[in-house]
Amino acid sequence: MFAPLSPLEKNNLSDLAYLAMKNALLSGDFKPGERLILRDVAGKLGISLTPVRDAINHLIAERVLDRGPGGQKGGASVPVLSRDQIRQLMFLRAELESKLAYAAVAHINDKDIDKLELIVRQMSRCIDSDSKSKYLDLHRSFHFSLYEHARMDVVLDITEILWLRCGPALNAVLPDYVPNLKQQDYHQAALNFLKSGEAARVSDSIRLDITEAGNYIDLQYARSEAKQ
Amino acid sequence: MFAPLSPLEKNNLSDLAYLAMKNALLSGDFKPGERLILRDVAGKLGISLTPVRDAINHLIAERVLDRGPGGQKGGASVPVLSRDQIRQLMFLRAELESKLAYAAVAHINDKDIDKLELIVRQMSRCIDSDSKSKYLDLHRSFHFSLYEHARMDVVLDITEILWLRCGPALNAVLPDYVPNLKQQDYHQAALNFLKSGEAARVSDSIRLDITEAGNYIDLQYARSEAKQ
DNA sequence: TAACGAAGTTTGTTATAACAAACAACAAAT
DNA sequence: ATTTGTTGTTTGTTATAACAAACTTCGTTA
Repeated sequence: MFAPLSPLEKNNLSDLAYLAMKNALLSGDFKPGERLILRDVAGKLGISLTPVRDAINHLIAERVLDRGPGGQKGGASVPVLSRDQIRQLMFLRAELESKLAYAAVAHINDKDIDKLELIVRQMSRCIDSDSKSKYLDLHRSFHFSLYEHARMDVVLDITEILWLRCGPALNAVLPDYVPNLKQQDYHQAALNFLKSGEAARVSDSIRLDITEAGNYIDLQYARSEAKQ
Repeated sequence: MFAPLSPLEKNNLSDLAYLAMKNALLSGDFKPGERLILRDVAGKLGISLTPVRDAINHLIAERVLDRGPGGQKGGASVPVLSRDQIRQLMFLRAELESKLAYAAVAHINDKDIDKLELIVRQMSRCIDSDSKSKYLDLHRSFHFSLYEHARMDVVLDITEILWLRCGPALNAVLPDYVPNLKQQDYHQAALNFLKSGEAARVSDSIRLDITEAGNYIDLQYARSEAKQ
């Protein structure tokens, strides 16, 4: 369902394993702090250690996964992000994605805008029917369907990795945040400005969408810190 | 107690191979477009395929290396960056590093500033004596010695990868650019503002340093495009 | 001469086995 | 009872061999 870029058909198991784990991460199947055992994953996927090891190393290189606890045996785990790390990731997202949004305006056409409008409508429906998992999918789809048109492959690439890194942490908190969006929907705003070609305002809407979510998460962190 | 502190020695061959190739890349031992053969590298390093494959995959994941030509057999190669890709990389560098510089001002102390001043003096000496390779080393050292103090591990991490990605392309053009710096030294400027604690101006100096270099490279690209 | 195709070679991929480091469990000793 | 040592298990790492896809070479044919 979500395939922003599929230039090459991945017929090798390493890439397939990578994609499988990537999806699992974005869907929240892995919890922060969880440890990943090579032979477990290999068994579940029905393949040998080698491609699984490749996939995990790939994710470690992208900083999507951590290397095991410390100087210990090694192994990989889903990172537990600090409050400050989340702040940095959200700052980066705000900078890059506002730029992507701005650049996209110059190249997007009416048909693509229609597609985005459809997504926004579906998102709104998801909020009403409270199907949060589906909402997250659509949310991701909206952002990248927009950024696609920016023609900035390097920035887009890094943005995808930032989403991956935020994924587990976001999925833990964001569902509670979604209802808030009913009142102030920055996606709808971005869409409107997109129609009138106001690049700067599209860019600002996207930036706000991200910084607001960032503030919400930061607040959650502040609360859980205060508890202890 | 013989070795009171032995931080983290990478005793696995994969990491060693990775470091070796990283250094080779930063030293310009690999030329853009060059293809890398697993068995060749493995033979040169005297190890088996597996850790070499790990190292190359690591670099591919960081986008420091490319996957082979296309849908072909696979394999890795040193990327030939397009003009637009360089532009994007330099844009990213400007955004992230200006932020790092700004944040560093709040935490840096006089002793660290002295260290930076020494580096700047050495850089100036290198320009006079025309030792360009040494200059590039010091240049890198200056930037990261400053960014270190920003306490933004996530941003710093990505910045390092950006430098790696630019590396081969920069090393090809930048030596000719260095003499220009005699007239307008943004490093010296950053240092001066650092002493007076003017964070915004330190940040701007760093940004200018990067955008100016970016403009110079872009011009080189424009020229070589015009030639054909 | 150009083009086609078959055999041989190169090269990345995958599975597997041997290995070593780390952890866990338990027994022995002070 | 706490510590220490030993043994067994778990788990990532590395080398190796079998494999498949793609590239090369070269000879044959039109």
